[in-house]
Amino acid sequence: MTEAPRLDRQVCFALYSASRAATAVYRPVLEDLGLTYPQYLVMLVLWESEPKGVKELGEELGLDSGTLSPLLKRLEAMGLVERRRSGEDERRVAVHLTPAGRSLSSKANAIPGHLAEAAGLSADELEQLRTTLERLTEALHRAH
Amino acid sequence: MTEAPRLDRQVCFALYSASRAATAVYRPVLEDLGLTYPQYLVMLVLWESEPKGVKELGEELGLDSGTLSPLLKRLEAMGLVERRRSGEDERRVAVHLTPAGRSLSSKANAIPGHLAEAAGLSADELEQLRTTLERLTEALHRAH
DNA sequence: TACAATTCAATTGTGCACAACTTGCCTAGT
DNA sequence: ACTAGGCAAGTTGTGCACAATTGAATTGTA
Repeated sequence: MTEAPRLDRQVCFALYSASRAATAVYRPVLEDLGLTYPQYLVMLVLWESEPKGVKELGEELGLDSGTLSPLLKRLEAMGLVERRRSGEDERRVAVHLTPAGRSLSSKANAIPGHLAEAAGLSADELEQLRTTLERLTEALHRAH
Repeated sequence: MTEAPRLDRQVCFALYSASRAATAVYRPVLEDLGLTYPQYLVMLVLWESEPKGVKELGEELGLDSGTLSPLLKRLEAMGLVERRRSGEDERRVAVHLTPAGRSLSSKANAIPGHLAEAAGLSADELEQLRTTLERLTEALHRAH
């Protein structure tokens, strides 16, 4: 007879807990910017390069239009982005930063430091954790 | 002038992605049992020891009554658990397994193997990842 | 050139997370 | 015994995730 799997042995639960704990650390910091964590992710992508289509954003973040459409609508309501139907291809929506959205980036620079500080791991360990997680995510996507 | 942080450097995003990828691998397997991942977590805890109060469940999983109350109501509607108001302390609700809930455990035994198989990491690497994540979660909770 | 298949974004519906609040119950201090 | 404080579970409201569907625009192809 096989034993029921134990909660405290599960990598998946460890991931789930760590992910929620990490966004919980980010939450009060992001609150100062008026952003949720997924909204912050979208802004990060746009600060690197814009405009971007909804689909491209989704590919970079692993989110679909069902998540992004309302999220972008909220960012637009906050005045951080603008959505314009593309001229060449009327199906596409280009997401642009507004000046307010662009200037928010400077206030966001200090954010990643907070996690590093709270993590209780060395920079090396964090770096190794990150690459292990990326390999894992890759493999899981292939399996899925 | 400081650079905006890059998405691909963020441990937090790596956690967020890996966690979603892992539950995505679990999803079709759990669907055979009719459970979502958080529901499965609650069942895991109960299979180890029951009955449990809502608060105890919440402490083990890091969830509050706002999440658990409706989740437990759904598990009860499926006939997997029963909620009984405690006699000694009328504030408490004891969550019991039904026979159906208990017998589901045997069907769930094979589940953790799926992740290990899809992970693309060795057993050692998975084990090390798990302990690193647990340390991280601990530290983040202290910071929060 | 028609028109079937595909693509993109949005919408609908379900189920978490989590903050803030409510309600009923218990307990400690007077 | 009375009551202030605290506690447990539930409720409300917002915002993700994600599956499934819709509708409009484009592309490929006979």
